[in-house]
Amino acid sequence: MEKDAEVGGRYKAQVLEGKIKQYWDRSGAYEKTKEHRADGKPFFFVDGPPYTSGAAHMGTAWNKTLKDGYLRYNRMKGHRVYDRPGFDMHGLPIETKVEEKLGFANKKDIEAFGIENFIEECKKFADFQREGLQNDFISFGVWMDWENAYKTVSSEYMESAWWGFAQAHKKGLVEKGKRSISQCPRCETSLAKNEIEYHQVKDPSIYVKFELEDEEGFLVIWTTTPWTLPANTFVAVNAEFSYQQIIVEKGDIKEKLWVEKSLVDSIVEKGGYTSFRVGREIMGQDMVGWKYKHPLEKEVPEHVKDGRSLRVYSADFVEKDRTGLVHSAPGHGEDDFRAGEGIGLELFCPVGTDGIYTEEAGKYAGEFVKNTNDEIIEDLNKSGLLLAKEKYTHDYGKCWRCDTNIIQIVTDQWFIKITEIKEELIKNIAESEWYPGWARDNRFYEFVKAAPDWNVSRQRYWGIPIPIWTPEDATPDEESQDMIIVGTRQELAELVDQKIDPKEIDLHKPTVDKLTITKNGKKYTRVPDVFDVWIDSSVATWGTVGYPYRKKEFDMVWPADLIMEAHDQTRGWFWSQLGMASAAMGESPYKNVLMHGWALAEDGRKMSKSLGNIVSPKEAIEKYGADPMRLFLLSVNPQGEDMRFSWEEIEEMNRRLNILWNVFRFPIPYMEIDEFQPQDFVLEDISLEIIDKWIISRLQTVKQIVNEGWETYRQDQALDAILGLIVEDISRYYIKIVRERMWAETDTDSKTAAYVTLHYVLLDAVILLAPFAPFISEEIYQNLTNGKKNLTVHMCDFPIVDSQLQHKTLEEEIEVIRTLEEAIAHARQVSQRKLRWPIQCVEIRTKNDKIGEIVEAHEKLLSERVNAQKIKLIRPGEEGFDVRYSIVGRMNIIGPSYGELTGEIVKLLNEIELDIPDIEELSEILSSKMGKEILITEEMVEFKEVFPENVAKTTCEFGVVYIDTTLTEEIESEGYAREVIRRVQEMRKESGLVVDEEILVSIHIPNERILGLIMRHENLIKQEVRARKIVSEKRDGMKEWIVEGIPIEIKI
RNA sequence: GGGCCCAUAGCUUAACCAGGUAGAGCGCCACUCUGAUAAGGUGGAGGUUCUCGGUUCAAAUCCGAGUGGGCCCA
Repeated sequence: MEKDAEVGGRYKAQVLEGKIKQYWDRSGAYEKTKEHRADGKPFFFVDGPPYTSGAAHMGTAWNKTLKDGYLRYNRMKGHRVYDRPGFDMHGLPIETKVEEKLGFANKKDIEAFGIENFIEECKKFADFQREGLQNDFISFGVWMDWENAYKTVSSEYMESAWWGFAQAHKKGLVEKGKRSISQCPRCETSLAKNEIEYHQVKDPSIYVKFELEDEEGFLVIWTTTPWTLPANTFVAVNAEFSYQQIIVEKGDIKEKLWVEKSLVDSIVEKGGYTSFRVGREIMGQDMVGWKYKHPLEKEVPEHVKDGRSLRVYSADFVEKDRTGLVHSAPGHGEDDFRAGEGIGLELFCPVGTDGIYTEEAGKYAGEFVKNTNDEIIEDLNKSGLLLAKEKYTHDYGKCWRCDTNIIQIVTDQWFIKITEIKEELIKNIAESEWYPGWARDNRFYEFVKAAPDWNVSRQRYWGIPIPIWTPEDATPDEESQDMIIVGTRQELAELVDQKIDPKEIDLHKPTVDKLTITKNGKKYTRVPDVFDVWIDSSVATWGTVGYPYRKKEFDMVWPADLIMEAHDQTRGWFWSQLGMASAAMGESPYKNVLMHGWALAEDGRKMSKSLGNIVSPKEAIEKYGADPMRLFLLSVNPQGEDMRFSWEEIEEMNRRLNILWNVFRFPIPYMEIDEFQPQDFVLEDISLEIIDKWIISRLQTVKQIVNEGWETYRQDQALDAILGLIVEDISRYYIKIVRERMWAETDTDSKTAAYVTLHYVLLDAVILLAPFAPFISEEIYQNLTNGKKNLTVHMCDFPIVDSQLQHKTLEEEIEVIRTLEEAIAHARQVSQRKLRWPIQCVEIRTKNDKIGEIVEAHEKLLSERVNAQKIKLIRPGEEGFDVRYSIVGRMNIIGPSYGELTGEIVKLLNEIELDIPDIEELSEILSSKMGKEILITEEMVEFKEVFPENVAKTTCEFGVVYIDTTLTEEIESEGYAREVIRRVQEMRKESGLVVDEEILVSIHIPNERILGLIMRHENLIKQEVRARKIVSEKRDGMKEWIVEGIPIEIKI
């Protein structure tokens, strides 16, 4: 690593980061840091695998940066940290992207292309995407085991999923069954709830009359899915509602309708009836069993017709909305399916998995369901059954990948029976701690409570094949009874008829579809489905340690110590893992969950292409660098709340790192001149000054806050404390104070103490900062240690509080001093006296004894800081500056009371000055002056403080501060001398002189008195500006300065 | 339609759990400092704490309703 001498110039994140990356690569810093902690207590972190279908966005960057921070921190805490990154590479999103690329429209194109070829394409695509993502993560400085990432497409990982599923099966939780599922008709597969997105859709909204058979009139139903009418099986009413028969008329039409009582008016209006009267009224429960005619009996002759169908039943989900009667098709909707199943009705679904009506749909066979709406409406109209037709805009689900509107149909699917282990799931929730807690106790709990059985089968290609073999030609029921579920590759090799090598086999469809099992003379073939892609990541806690193929690590570390993802994963990965692990091993797979939010754009909305408000991490790094971006990301509360991206904040972080950089660079020239070697000194042996002790104590306090921040998953608070230490305490205060000590030309204990202190504090500060800003921390660490300590800062033990060095009282005291300093600076500003010019006296008036003691204890520090010759403390009752009070009379109040005397009163008031603002005394004085009794009330006057000339006052929370800025010759002399010093320094700098280069100074001042005052401090000036000689003479090329109105010419 | 979360200065936020004068950083304006210097300092302006109602001597804080936003579920 480069030496101190080469640390120069400004902080340029990108340059520095490039250099550090090279250093890490060359030195094997990452690998060696892991080796360094090889014997540590394991910390089992599991990476939620990002999906490999796009580049890293700000949300991913936030997620990975958080992970990197916590991993680095835990490593510095001595843990052997598991940091295997993961990639989620199967699934429909990749399939649809590849389909797009190849120009495919549907499944038939894939079959024609060849499944094997298609899977190969998917694999290539996913791998390409993974590579890009990984490089992005590396660019943020994320230290994870990139060489050894887990990929859900590897056979070893796929085996972990098989094994989990097989465990669930052993507990009797796997079943094939009919369910109402959401189907994407384009992808021809069922979709999980979390694969559905909602958008606004305009659908027909129709009111249809169903003719009753044994009763007079029609039931009126409302639907937005006319295409489900062919499958109508029953009409649902609410048993508790009252329904009315109304007799309506319109032209020569006169008919009887049944609707819920409160909705009568609206139906009459919708139907355009000119008049109506109410006939019978009846409770919903009394309508149960009424028979009606199928509305499309002509068009769909094969409609459901067993004796129990086409009747009225009651259902809780019916609301007082529209008509109060609900068209129900158990072959489609989920509610309908459950209700139909409860009653024991026949399942009728004349729609195929591609959304096209089957032969059973009669007239509509061969048509796509959603395109048939209009035709069905027209047919109903012709039969006179259409009561009204409108348009209706509502939220409707679409496929998350191809945007096709989903349909609800009933199909055979494979399930994990989550509902059977509900109690255990609820119990397992409590085994993990969540940050924030409400996410677990409210949101997650409610979600798990309501979770249905998990449909794990997808009729697709790019996924983990479901490891179920069933007898050839078995019915669905038989399949559930007689299935072989394979849990490992070894087991597979033992069972199948073909000869395979379990170590080499690729478990994707092309291979396993060909494998058959023969048992008891029966031939079993694999069901053609693949797993829901959520199964893949659900097994990550054991998949990442290679279980069941490798057992040792799993036994040692499972379950995970920590996982962290965004809040959308509550129903995603947080849930899928809990569901799978509970089904497979009856336990929660993780102990701690940090749930962070989403990265929103600067305008507070979601980052999205259509809004054009996306900022990529790449842009941020190019503009400011990885460390500033990381600092911003880590400065946000990670618990549950969304982060709002901000360029301004990143810039601010960059500025603070620049201050750190300046702080670190500042003492280097002095240390070099003195050949200071930090390792030659031990802090304990140094005689520290108060301010040294103070900054060291501040460091301890910050360490405490930082440790607590990480431990409570509030690293943002930890970062605040570190940056505060660097910017407020070290840069703005400590360095200002010790600067002079470092300028001293001779070696003094004081200088050494300052060097040692600054070195100690800076070193710990950058170690604290390392998990947040790994690059700059490394650079500074290497320079501070001269490469003589750890290979990398990330090998360091995390700093812990040394309570011997912590002095809370001292910190409080200095806080008081700093506040007083600010007040005095304010007073100087009011009286326009620059800091360079000493002030004669500062008086601090306080009622608080403690403040008085503090001022006394730190009088020297305070007087130096504010450049005062004397600090005087005024305790209660003590006399200070001669403050008097003048009086301003209020004419508008005095006038009405004293009439023509007013003018004289006010004139006299103006002349009076009092020692204390006492209204009674004022009245007395005035009365005697006026020669008659005058009573002055408080409203009549205003007291104004009158200070002696040159005294200014300010107040602060600890008391009142007065400063006396009267000039004396001594003060003028020093003031002018300092002005000269400052000008010479500026000229030195302008001419680019090295810090310790000696110069010759010529001064020309026409004003003899000023010159004389200045030359009283000749030695001080010589010393401060490193001048060998100062001569008073007029020379060519002098630069003229105007100081307090006096022209001063200088040449160096 | 339901559940959960959020709303404080132009921006980012603290104080909210445990009620007691709303505090900071950035930005803005004015002044200032100067061998860390594309830094630094001091001061100033800037708040109906989303709205309404309740509890209380006292509400940013507790309770209820509403509005807007986010996530999730229908």
